[in-house]
Amino acid sequence: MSATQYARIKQALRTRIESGELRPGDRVPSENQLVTQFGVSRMTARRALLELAEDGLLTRTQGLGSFVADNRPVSSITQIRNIAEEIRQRGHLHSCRVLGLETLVTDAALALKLGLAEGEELFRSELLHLENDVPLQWESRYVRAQLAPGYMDQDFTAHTPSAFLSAVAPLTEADQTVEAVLPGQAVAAALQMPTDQPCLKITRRTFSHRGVVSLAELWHPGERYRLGSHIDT
Amino acid sequence: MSATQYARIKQALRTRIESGELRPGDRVPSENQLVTQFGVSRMTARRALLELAEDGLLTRTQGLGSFVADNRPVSSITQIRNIAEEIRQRGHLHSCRVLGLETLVTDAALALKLGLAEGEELFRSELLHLENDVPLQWESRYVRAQLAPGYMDQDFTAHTPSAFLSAVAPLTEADQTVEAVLPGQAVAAALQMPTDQPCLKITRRTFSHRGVVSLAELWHPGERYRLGSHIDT
DNA sequence: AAGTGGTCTAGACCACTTG
DNA sequence: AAGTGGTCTAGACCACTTG
Repeated sequence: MSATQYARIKQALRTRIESGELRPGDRVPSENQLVTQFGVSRMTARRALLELAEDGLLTRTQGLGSFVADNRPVSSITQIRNIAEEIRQRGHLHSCRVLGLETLVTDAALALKLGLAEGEELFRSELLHLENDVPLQWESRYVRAQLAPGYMDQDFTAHTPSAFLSAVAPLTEADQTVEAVLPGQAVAAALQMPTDQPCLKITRRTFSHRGVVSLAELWHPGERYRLGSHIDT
Repeated sequence: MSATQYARIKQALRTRIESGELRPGDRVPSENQLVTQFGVSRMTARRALLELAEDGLLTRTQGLGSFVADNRPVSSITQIRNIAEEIRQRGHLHSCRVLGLETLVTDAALALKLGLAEGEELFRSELLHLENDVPLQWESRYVRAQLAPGYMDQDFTAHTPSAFLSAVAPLTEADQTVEAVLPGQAVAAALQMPTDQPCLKITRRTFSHRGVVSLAELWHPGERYRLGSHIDT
């Protein structure tokens, strides 16, 4: 349940779009129809449609209506690669196991890491990404509930969290750190690697125009993963 | 003249920000103050502030007010940092020990790694960079003699190889990979770290307009070094 | 207690597209 | 002429921050 009316309406429309019930080019309910359907004022219905348009899910034309936007090109940022796409580009099979899903509230430590206030609602997902059935990435992600309603209802074996997040809260900025560390027992077990072999760990914080969206820890077996980049001045 | 009220307000605030009258961190008029100043309703004043926040010019906090945002840093991962500058920027002492210097000729393996023909003359330097006398980076570098004559005569305790190379063969391109690995005996000893602790290893190939200039391996104790980057779309 | 931004209402007039 | 989105008003209650 969303805390606000406009978020409720946005989520309802988003679900209909993502399920395929509403396809690109289809007209979505008008502001006045949403007023009736959801029992809100027009300004509230309007806000839902405006924000979906901002996120790139709708296009709106005065006198005509609001329409589901064409599937956007996936490359919003080339620097941050989606692990699933990366694996598929190598011609390999990507699969994903969901190890955990929970809802929690920021304590002091988490608030500091994320740059948020204490007591804000978060989702947390813990996933394992495999390349040809060999573990490649252990992903632990905190997501700001407010900016990504519906996160907990996603099927992450079909679409990565990144893909969902870039749809609901398009990336405007990110910062990340890369470290070499030893894995803990749990991470080593998940990645099927010894605890005395190094991991490449990426800690990445992503932002949309509405602020921090998520904080992800991505652990990779040092043996099986390298980070490449090309620089053009 | 703007056609709409909210655009008029936005333009007025933007002018004050861009002129420097309002500086990063300064509070801008509240919604209610704008209502009085511009003779509009609060929803209209609000829209002006919201859109400026979306554009990244303002940050807004409930209970506090709206403030001119900090100038966005334009740093990107496309930046190759000089280890000496990086250390000095932290306000620490950089020092460097020359562990080895030699001249050699590419064999088959080296030719492949560098993307050169066999039998080309190379310089090789092996250095240790310290931060406040604690080892931070072990640097092994192959340099194409043809493009960097005089390399062997440099005093690397005064200027890093990067600094010299960027002067004689300006960087046009680079590719690099980042890995988590265990150090060998020699590297661990140089870095004063145990052999069972991970290293962050960067392998970087640099190009000038005349082709490959150098290939560097940069080893860092995982404990003491992290790689940060900021991405702006 | 006073001020801030966040959400929401129930209206209004308008420009625009279509049938 | 009927419906759409675009702009705007004058209120309301709320959560949050500070003095």
